[in-house]
Amino acid sequence: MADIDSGSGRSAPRKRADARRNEATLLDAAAAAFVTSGVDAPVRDIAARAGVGVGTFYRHFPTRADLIVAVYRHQVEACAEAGPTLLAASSTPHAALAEWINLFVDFLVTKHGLAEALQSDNATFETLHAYFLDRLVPVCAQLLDAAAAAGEIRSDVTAFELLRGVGNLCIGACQPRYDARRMVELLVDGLRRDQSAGPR
Amino acid sequence: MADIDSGSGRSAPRKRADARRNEATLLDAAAAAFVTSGVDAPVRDIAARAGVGVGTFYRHFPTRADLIVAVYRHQVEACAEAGPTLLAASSTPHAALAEWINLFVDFLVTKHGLAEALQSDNATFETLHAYFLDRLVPVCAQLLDAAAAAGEIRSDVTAFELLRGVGNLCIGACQPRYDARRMVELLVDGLRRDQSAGPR
DNA sequence: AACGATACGGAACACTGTTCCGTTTGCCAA
DNA sequence: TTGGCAAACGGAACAGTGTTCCGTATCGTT
Repeated sequence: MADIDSGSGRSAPRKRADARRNEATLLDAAAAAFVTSGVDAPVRDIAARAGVGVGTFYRHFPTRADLIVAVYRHQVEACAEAGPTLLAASSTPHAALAEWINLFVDFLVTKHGLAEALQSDNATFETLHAYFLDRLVPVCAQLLDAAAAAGEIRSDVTAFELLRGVGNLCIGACQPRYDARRMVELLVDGLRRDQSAGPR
Repeated sequence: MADIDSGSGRSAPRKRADARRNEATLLDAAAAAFVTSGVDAPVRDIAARAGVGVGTFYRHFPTRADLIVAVYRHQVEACAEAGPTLLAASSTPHAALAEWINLFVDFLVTKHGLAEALQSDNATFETLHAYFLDRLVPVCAQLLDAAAAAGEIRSDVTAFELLRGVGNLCIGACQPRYDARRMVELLVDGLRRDQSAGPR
């Protein structure tokens, strides 16, 4: 997202203010609905959450794939921006990291839904995947570095490894008897330097 | 199917004749519908094809998984029985093999649908998979042997390999720009001993 | 302030799964 | 052969979806 038409381009004549506002609201509503109901969340639910009519929904996102792609990008952006914010606001870097990873897991729900919705269009999917890595790895690295510098966690884990590991843990989430979120918590806890043992 | 309840078991009190007939008809109708519309074919369509009401449909197959599993077994059985029949009826063993493989591809559509429909219940899926191999490998071997004995095809390909190969070719069938059926044809054609070259 | 383009809202339609119950039919016992 | 009843049938009716359409409201400009 970031700057879809902030004014300079002339092919798109700039949308009306209320339209832009509604699009953003719908994106948030959809993201929330995806987490609770999956990517097949009913159109009416999403529209209702956003407080708009279904007509408005369809004007902004003619197909389900459009919606999912948009939410995906929106989520990547939100996730990326949340990194520094959390770091500044949290009591410790590790706490910030844990919270951030939590956002990341939400995001993965969308990502997996996207993969299904786009079985045909692999090119689009690959593009988005690359975008997501480019944008998120540095943010994760920043959090990781901060926590390492504070001596809270071991320092031999790369951002890419961590994101990858979390991503893999979330495969098949929502399956009965497998709580991906809990597994991720364990992983993140495992990053800590053992507090009970002495320094070595 | 073959002998679901031919009388001896006492736990199931034997179904009425019309019920058994309708079940078989529904199974055929569903198989046909799966090929043209996928495993999400509407209940009404299937019931209409079979010439029964939707109520009857639901009595026999309360859930979609029930239907798919039943069709799956039905298909395995039909496929297995078709082997010897085709061999007897066709002009050459290779022609019989080609036709049989064609049936097998139809069957794979169901199989893949089944995998999706049963994401949760892996045990059931594994059981069916094993059943399908046990039943179909010998039939395929019989066709293969006949064609090899007639000197029509090379003889260093096992039934398991062939079924596996065809199965893999059919992954992602129905994708745009990928005609799995055509690929399978090529594979089966490739089995032939090269007719233009001399013996060696 | 007036006006035209843009966007909104939600009723209405189409299609699906699912249930329910009055009616029909096969089967067995008399 | 016939009577009866449990089993099975059929399809109307309901509920939840996606999608379209157009009268109405709002924005941005003149």
